[in-house]
This record gives sequence, structure tokens and C-alpha cells, in this order.
Amino acid sequence: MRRHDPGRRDRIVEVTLDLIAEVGVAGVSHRGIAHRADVPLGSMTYHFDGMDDLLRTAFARFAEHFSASYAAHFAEARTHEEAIAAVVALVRDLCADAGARDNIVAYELYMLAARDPAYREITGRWMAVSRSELERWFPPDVARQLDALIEGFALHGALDVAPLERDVVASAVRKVVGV
Amino acid sequence: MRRHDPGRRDRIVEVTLDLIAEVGVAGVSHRGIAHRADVPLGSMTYHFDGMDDLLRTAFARFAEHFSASYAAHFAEARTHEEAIAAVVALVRDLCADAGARDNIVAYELYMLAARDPAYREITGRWMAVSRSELERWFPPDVARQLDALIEGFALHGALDVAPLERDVVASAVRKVVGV
DNA sequence: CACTCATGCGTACGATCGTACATAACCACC
DNA sequence: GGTGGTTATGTACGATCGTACGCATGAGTG
Repeated sequence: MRRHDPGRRDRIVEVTLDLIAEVGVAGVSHRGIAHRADVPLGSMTYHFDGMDDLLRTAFARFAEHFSASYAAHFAEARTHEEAIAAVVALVRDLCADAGARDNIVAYELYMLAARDPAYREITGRWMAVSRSELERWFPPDVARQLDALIEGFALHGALDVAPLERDVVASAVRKVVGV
Repeated sequence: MRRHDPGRRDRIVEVTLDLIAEVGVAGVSHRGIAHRADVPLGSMTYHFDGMDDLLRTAFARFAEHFSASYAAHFAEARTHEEAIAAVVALVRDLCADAGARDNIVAYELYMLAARDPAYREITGRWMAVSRSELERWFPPDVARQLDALIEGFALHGALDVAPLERDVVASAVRKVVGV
């Protein structure tokens, strides 16, 4: 029984995202999260106003973290060519094992957003970030096409339908960009 | 109380897919399906060996239906140019309201497949179909790139992030194909 | 028409869920 | 060292879930 536990709220959110990645939104429960985060069940309804509040908070944090990661890939780019390389690297990272977790969580969020406007607000902000990041380097239409391409490659990577060779990605990106 | 009801099994599967589209895999329940399909609860465990069996059956049928729809788009194509047009039309249909339902169900299936090998078998067969359909018209690498592009556009269409103009899709397809 | 048995169904059980709330634990201040 | 008020927690309730199973049912057979 420990009463002093700063950052407990944060830990709950963190654990929630981990569990979503493992068992999906469908599989998470107050009890499961509480056990994993090593907090009493009562903390769930104390820190969050019900399950929906918790999920929204978790996904909002996730989107923020993901947007930052997206932006980080382009942060170092100085030339057009480097921006293209950044897109390829982004796809590679999304397909990597480390990125797979984020990928899964992202699709869970998509599913919620497809049905609930409250979550669509989160995905909307996020997509605005990724779009604007792309538009710093490419014309609007090309940015939209690249966005779709990245998303598609990431999805196929997450389902490990095929090893997804680097050259195939790079070639597709170059064709869409038009160089 | 009606005893003679041929095709009841099929109706259950159909309703299951409808409900998955509406409330997601997480939201479906034996009782909900039974009520919607107008069958007694007992029919659920009578016709299917538990929830997992039902879901696998439903998704297998869905994949079959979806593969057929995919193939149908290319069935009429005679020239390379018509194949390109078919790809664009495919994306358009996937983003249309009618296709949105199928889209949602597909992503639900993806989520299951990402975690459970049993469902990966279903997605695997399906992707093999779409891939081979594309490879009838395009080189393997281009087929993979197109596949990703289609998937990405479909996803963005499902989240109605933007109206997704037809020209943007067509132009991207042409660039990837290389004409 | 009677009998029989595979087919199909109503119901109940145990588990798990989200949530609310009385109450315990702590801290600051007198 | 008491004490009031804030913070946090254990527990219990009602609902819902998947599943199993005894029994009703009606078609087929003689």
C-alpha cells in the first residue's frame, strides 16, 4: 500500500498504450491495466473519468509522440534529396520491429476514429502534422500521394506480408516525387 | 419459434459481418448477433464452435467476397491502359460509402491478423489474390508499390481525412506505373 | 397414427467487466 | 499531539458476456 506515487497517472497512460499494442482496445480492461501498472483498481476511476477518458488521454499522448517522431525524421533534412531519403527512412522505421508497436496502436486508433468523432479529432490533428511536414518539401498533391504511399507501406509492413525491400520503397517514393 | 430455417447459418455469418462493420469486433456478442439475425441464442453455439469459430468463418467469407470484388475490377480490362483505369476505379469504390463498410471490416481483420496467426492465413490468401491480380498487368515490384498505394488511399478514404480527388489518385497511379 | 431419435432451443452458471462509494490513510496546520 | 480536509483505495453491485446442457420438438419410419 503506497500512497506517495507521483507520476502514477502517467504510468497508467503508458501501460494503457502498451496493453493496447498487445491485446488491442478490445482486450484492455481497468483491472488489467491496474495490475500491470501496479496500482489499485480504484486508481483507474480516480485518475480518469471512466474508460473512455482513459483511452482518449492515451491516444492523445500517442498521437503527440508519433507526430514528434514523424517530424524528427524531417528535422535534419536540408535538401530536397534529403527529404526523399527521410521519407524512405520513415517507412523503414515504421516497418521495423520497434515501430511495429506504434503501428498497431495507430491502427487501433484509426478504428476508433472511423466510428467516433471524438477520436477523429485526434487523428485529424495528427494527420495535419504529417501532411504539413510533407508539404514543407513537396507540393500539396504530391504530399497527399506520399502520405498514402507511406501509410500503405507501413500497413503492409505491419502485417509482414513480405520483407518489403528497401529499394522497392525508395523507387516508389522517387517516382511519386517525380525525380 | 420456427424450426425450419434453411440458410440460418449463412444469415448469422452475414449479420456478424454487418455488426463488425458497425461496432467492431470488440463490440459484437453472441446475443447481439442472435437478436439481429432473429435466431435464438442457442443457435450461436449450435452452428459455430464458439465465438472464434464464428469470427474466422465470417472473415473467411468476407475475404472471399472481397477478393472477388477485387478481381472483378480487373476482369474487363483488356489493355494496359484499362488496367490503370481499373486501379483508379478500385480506389474510388473503396472510398465510396458502399465500399467504406468493407474497408472497415478489412481493417478489423488486419488487427486480428496482426496478433493471431490463424487470421493471418486469411489475410495471406487474400493478399496473394490482389497481388497476383496486379501482377497480371504490372511487374512484381510495381505491383507491390501499387498495392501499397491502393491500401494507403483506401485508408485515408475510410477516415475521410479529405475528399480525395480523383485526379490525385490517377496521377499517383500513373507515376508509379511509369507512363 | 405411434414411436424414435437427431436436431434445435431456452435457460442458467461462472466469470469478468465498468463503475460508484464508504472509508481508510495521509498531510498541513493549530 | 490532536484534528480537519484532501487524497486515495478496497470492495461490492449490477450488467453483460461466452458457453454448456437438459429438454422440447417435429420429421422420418414402420
